Amino acid sequence: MKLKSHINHVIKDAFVKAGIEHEPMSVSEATKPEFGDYQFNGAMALSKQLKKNPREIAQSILDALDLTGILAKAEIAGPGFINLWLNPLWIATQCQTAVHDARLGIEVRENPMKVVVDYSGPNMAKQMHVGHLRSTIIGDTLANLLSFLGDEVIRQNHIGDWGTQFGMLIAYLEMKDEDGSVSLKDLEQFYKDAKAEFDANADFADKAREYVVKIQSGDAHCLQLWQKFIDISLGHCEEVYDKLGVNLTREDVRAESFYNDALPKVIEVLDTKGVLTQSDGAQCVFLEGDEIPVIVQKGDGGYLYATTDLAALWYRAEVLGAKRISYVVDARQGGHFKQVFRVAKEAGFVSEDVKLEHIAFGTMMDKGGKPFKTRDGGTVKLIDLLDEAVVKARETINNKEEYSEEEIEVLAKIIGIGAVKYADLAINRESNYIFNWDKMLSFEGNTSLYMQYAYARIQSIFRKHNAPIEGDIIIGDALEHRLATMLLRFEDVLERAAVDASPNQITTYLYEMVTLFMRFYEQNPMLKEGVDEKTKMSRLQLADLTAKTIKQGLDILGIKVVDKL
RNA sequence: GCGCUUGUGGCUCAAUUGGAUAGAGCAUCAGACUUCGGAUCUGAGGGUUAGAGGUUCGAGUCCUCUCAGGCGUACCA
Repeated sequence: MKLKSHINHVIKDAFVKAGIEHEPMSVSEATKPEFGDYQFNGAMALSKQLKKNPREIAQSILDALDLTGILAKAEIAGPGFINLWLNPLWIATQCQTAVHDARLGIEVRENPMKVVVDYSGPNMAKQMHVGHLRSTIIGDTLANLLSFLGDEVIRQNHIGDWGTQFGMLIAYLEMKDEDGSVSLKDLEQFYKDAKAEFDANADFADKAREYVVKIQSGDAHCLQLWQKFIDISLGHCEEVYDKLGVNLTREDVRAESFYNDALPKVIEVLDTKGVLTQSDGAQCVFLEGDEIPVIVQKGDGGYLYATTDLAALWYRAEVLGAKRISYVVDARQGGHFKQVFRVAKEAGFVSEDVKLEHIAFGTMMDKGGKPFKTRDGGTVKLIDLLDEAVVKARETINNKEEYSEEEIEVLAKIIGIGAVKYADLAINRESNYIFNWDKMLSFEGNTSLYMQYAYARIQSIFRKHNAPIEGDIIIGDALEHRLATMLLRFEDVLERAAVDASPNQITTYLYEMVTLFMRFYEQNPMLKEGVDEKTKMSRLQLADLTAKTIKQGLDILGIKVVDKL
C-alpha cells in the first residue's frame, strides 16, 4: 500500500479544484497523535509565491478536500498546517486486503530497474574478519529489499584474488606439498608462515616473485595452484555466508582476476579520450579540482585498483546493463569512489543515465569506542564472532528443559546471528557502530529479540485460538487506528529505505510498529472472556498482519523468525 | 597543510530530508501481576542539539566562522 501517494492524490485533486496551479508537496506522517495521522505543510511554502496568508491558502485547500474516501477529517492548525485523519473504514478495508495477500498488499514495481549491488568483497589471502561484516549484511539487505520491491538485482562479490601476495602464497602451498585442506584451515597462520619463509629463505623468495609473474602470464602449473588456493579460501567465505544467512553464491563472484584481461583496454580507452597524463612515470588521470590524480598504471607497468574498478564499472554498465550500481564499501574509501566514478563517466565507461553510488558505512568499534580488536590486538575473525554469538544466544534461552538439544541449537543460531545482524542494521550505516553483546542480546529496546518475542507471542495466541479466523477488521479505538495505519505504512518505509539504502529505516519502523502492537495487545484482549466474536476476529487479524509484517521485514534484513522462543 | 566526515540527556541511538512542545531504549525513581507467554505495559525526572553568527513564516537539519574527534591525502586494496 503506497499510503502516502494515495493521500497525495487527494491533496492534488483539492489543489486542482481550488485552482492552485502549483504542484503540492508531499504529505508527511503526523508528529503526534493529536495532530491526526498525516499532515500537509504545503500551505506555508505557497504563501510567499501566492502572496497570500498561509491560513487562507490552507482554508481554500480544506474547502476543496474530498472527505468521503481515504480521509475522514481535516483541520487547520498553527500557522497553516493541515492535519489529516484517515477514514477508519478505509484503513480497515486496506488492512483486510493486506492480511490476505502474500505480499501484504505491496506492489511489484511497474518499472523495475537493473541494479548491481557490490558487497562483501573479501580478500582471498586472508580470512574474513569483522571488517567484512557490515558490507556483507548491509549489501545483502539492500539486495533483498530491491529484489522484493521488484527490481532486477545482480549481486556482485568482487573478491580480491589477484596481486603480488598470491605468488608467495601459492609457492608456499606448493612447498607444503599437500592438498591444502589442512594448512589452509587457518589462512592467517598460513600467511604468517609463508611470510616467515619468504623472509628467511632467499630461494623461496625468488620463487615467490617468479610465481607472481607466472600467474599473470597464464602459466598452467601456477594457475592450477592459484585456483586451488582460491577455491579453498572461497570455501571459508561460503561457510561464513551460510552461517550469516547471506544470499551470496559462487555465481555472484566476479573476482579481480575476472577483469585482468580488460585492464590494458581501460588504459587504451583513457588514452584515446585524451585524459591520460604521465606523471613521475605513472599513467594518471587528473580531474579538475582534484590535486591528487587517479593512478591507473604504475611506473613498472602494473595496474591498480582504480583500473580494476573502471573495468568493473564498464562491465556492469555495458555488459550487465545496470542502471544503478551500488558499492557497499567502508566510508574510508569515499575519496577513491568519488574519483573513479568521475573518471568512469568522463571517459564514457558508464553512460550518464547510470546512477553510481557509494553506500558508505562507518567502522565497527568496541565498547570503549576504539576499533574492534581481539584482546591481543589482532583482528577478530568473523567466523569466531558468529560462533560466539550462538554460544551467547544459547545462554539467553529460558526454559531449556522444554526443548530438545537440537531445537536449542537451531534456536540459538537464529537468535544469535539475528541479534548480530539486527544490531548492526539498526543504526544509521554512516556512523561508526559500537559493538555490544549485552545490548544486542537484550529483549528490551530496539533489538531483534523484542521483535522475535512479539512474533512468538502472536503465534502463541494463534496456537491457543486454533480455529479459522474470519470476518472483517473493525477499527475499534484510537490504538487500533494507529496500529492499522502504521501497518499500512510498510511499503512507504521500504521504498524510502531502498532509495536511501538505509536498513535502519526498516528497523526503526518495525520497532515503532511492534511497540504500538504491544500496547494494543495489553489493552485489547482477544481470547479473554467477554470479548465478542466480531471484535475477537478483527483483533486476531490485526495481530496476524502485525506478525506477517514483522516476518517480512526481518526477512528483508536476512533474519529468520521462530514460532516459539 | 588540503579534502571528506562526525558532534543530539550519564550511555547507545532516532528525528519522515526545512515543519508544531527534539523522540526512544538502557540506567535511575515510582506504579500495574490468580499473565490471551511480565522476556510485557504505565508514569516521572533528565536537553541552550559542541559554540557563535546568518538565511526565513519556521533550523538538530541549509550557509559562514570557531572548537573537538575520526578518516583520507601519488604508484596497497
